[in-house]
Amino acid sequence: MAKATIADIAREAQVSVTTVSRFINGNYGKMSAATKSRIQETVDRLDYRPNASARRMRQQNTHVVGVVVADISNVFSSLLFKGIDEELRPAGYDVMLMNSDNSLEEERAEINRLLSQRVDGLVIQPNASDFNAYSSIITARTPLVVVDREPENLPDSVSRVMSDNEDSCMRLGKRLVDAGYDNVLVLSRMKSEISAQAHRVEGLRKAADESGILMIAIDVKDNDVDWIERKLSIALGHLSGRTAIVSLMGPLLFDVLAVLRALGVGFPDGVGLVSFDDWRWSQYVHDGIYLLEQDPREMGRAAAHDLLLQIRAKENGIPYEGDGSVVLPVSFVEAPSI
Amino acid sequence: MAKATIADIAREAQVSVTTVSRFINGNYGKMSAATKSRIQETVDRLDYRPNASARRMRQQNTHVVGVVVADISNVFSSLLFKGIDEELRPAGYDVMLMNSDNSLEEERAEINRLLSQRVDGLVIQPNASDFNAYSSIITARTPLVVVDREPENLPDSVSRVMSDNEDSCMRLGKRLVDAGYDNVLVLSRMKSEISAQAHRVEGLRKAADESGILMIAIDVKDNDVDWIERKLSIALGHLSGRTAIVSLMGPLLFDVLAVLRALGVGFPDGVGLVSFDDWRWSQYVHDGIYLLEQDPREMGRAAAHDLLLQIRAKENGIPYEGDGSVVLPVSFVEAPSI
DNA sequence: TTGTAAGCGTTATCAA
DNA sequence: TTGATAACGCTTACAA
Repeated sequence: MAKATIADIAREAQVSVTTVSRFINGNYGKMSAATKSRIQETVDRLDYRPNASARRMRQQNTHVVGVVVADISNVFSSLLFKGIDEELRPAGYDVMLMNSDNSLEEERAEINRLLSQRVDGLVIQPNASDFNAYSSIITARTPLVVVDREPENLPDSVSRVMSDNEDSCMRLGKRLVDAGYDNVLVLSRMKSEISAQAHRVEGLRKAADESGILMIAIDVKDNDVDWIERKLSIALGHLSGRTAIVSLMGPLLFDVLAVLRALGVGFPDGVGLVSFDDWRWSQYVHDGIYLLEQDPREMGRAAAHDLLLQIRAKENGIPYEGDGSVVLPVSFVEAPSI
Repeated sequence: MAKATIADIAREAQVSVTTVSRFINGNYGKMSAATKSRIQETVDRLDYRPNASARRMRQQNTHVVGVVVADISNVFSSLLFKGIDEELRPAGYDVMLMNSDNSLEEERAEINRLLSQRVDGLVIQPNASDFNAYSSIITARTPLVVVDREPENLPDSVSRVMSDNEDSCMRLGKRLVDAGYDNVLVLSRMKSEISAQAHRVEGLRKAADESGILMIAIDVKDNDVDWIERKLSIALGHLSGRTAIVSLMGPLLFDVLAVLRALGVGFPDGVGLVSFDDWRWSQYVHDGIYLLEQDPREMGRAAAHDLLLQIRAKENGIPYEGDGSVVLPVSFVEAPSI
C-alpha cells in the first residue's frame, strides 16, 4: 500500500480532511474528544506522517537551512556544524549539509541545489575570493551568513562571523619577538581562492615589519610532505639566529611535525613551534605545543543565531536587527614549544 | 517580486508551461532552437529555479537521504559523513544530516522528521539496543543501512556496515599476551544503550579467557577525569606484573593521557598503552601510540553504496542484490607504546 | 464543531 | 513541435 495521506485518514476516521489537518497541526481548539481519538487511532494504525513537501507548497517556509562547508574532514567544519545545529534545531529547523571540498564548482552547484530546495537560510564558508560569485543568493533573497572567510566586495548588508585572525597573529608576532626569536617561518595551506590564513599571514607580517625581525611566508598548497621538508630544510639552513615556525592551520601541523622529526629538529631547542587549531591533542606532543585556538562551535552558534534573526525579520516583514558582523577572539594556549 | 515559477517563465516567453517544463528537464527532443533560446533567456532574466518541493509532489522520490550520527564532534562521524557524501553526491542525492548526540529521544524525533521529508533512504548509527525502536522505518518501507552499532533483533533483511570489532580485539589480546603483559585494563565510554565498544570488550575478554591473563573492564560513562584517575590509580596499585591499558574509543584517549601524566606513569615503561581510533596525531605522543584503526570513511562509502542498491531496486521493482552485511577490517598501527 | 473547495508549482497524459 | 489540464498532498478561507 502506498504511503497514507491526509485523505486516507479522513476517509477511515469519517471526518473531513480539514479536521485531520487541524488535528495534525494541533489546532484542536474546538474538536470533540471523540473525533480527536478517532483520528489519533487512524493515524497510528496507518502510520500516517505528514508529507513535508506538500506542506511546503502551501507555506512560505521550508524550515530547512543549508550549510556549505569547505572540508568536512577538518574538525573545524564538524564543530561549526555542531554549533549551527545546536542553535537551529531547537528553533525547529533541519539542516542540509554540503561539503564543497574547497572546490568552486562544487560550491556553485551546491548553492544552486540548496536554493532549489528553497532553504529558509544559508550558512556558507566561501571558496570564492569575490562575493559576486554569490549574487544568486542575494537575488533569491535568501538569508545568508558568511563564515570564516571574508570575500572581497562583501556588502555591508550580508552578515558574517569571523575569527580575529589578523589581530591575534599580530599579537603572536610580538609575543615571538619578546621571546627572543629572530625569524619567523610561516606555513599556510590555502586550497581555495580565499582563506582565513591570509589574514593570519598579514598579522604576522605587520608584527615583523614593526619589530624588524625576518618573516618568511610559505604557502604549501597541494605539495606533499617531501616538498615541505625541502623548503624547511633550506630555510632553516640559511637562517641565523632563533627561528619560530608557525603552522597556520590544524592539519598542516601534522606535516610540520613529520618534517621536524625527519630533520631531527626538536622544539623549543631547535626551533620554536606554534600552531593554529589543534584541539586537545597537541598538549601531549613533547611538553605541549603553543596554540592559537578558534572556537568553531561558537562561530556556528553565532552564525545560526544571526540567521534566525534574518529569517524571522523576513517572515514578519520587520527590519533585521542583528549585529551583522561578529568577530570572535582567538585564544592563546601557552605551552613550552616556544 | 516573489520567486519566479514555471508559469511566469511560460507567460514571459510566450510558450506553455509544458514546454518550459520540458526545457527545464532537458527533454528538448523536438524543440525549436528559437523556443529554446527564448526560454533560456527568460529563465536567466528571472533567475528561475525549479521548486524541489513541487517537483516531489509529482515524483515518487526526493533525491534526499537522511543520515543520523551519534556525535558529530567525534571525528568518526564526520569521516562517516564524508564517505557517504562521496558516494551519494555523484549519484544525485543530497544529504540531510542529523546529530542525535547519543540521545534516544533526539534520535526518534530525527527519524520521524526524516521520514516526513520522505527521504529516499536512511543511514543511521543507532542508539537503541533493540531494533524494534526502528520499526517505523521498516513500516515506511524506507531503505535503511545501520552503521557501526548492531542492535538486537536486527532482521537479516536490514543492511549493516560494521567494523570487525570483536575479532580485532581478540587478536589484540593475544598480541598483548605475546608481548608479555600480565593484565589488561580496558577502558570504554558507552553513552548510549548500544556501542561498538561492547564487542571490543568481548573480544579482549575472550583472549584473556583463553590465555589466562587478568582482564579488568571499566566503563567510564559520564564520569570525569578525576573519577578515571581514582579508578586507574587503585587498579594500578593493586595489580602485580605488567599492565596494558586499552582505550576503546578515540576521545577517551585524551583522558587516559591526562591521567597517566597526572599519575606520573609513563609508557611503555610504566604501563602499555593501546587505543582505538586516533587518527594521525598520536604518533607524535612520546614515540607513538599503538593503535587499532577503523576506516569510517570507507564505512560511509560502503553504507551509501548499499543504500543506492536498495533505492534502485525499490524504484525499479527488482529484487535487491547486495551483500546486506559488510564487515570492515580494523588495522593495527604498530608503535612502541606496548 | 466540522466541511467544501481553491490553490501552491510541478509533471504527465493526452490531444492538436 | 507545442499546449490544456488533471493530479500530487496539504492548508486555509469561507461556509454551514
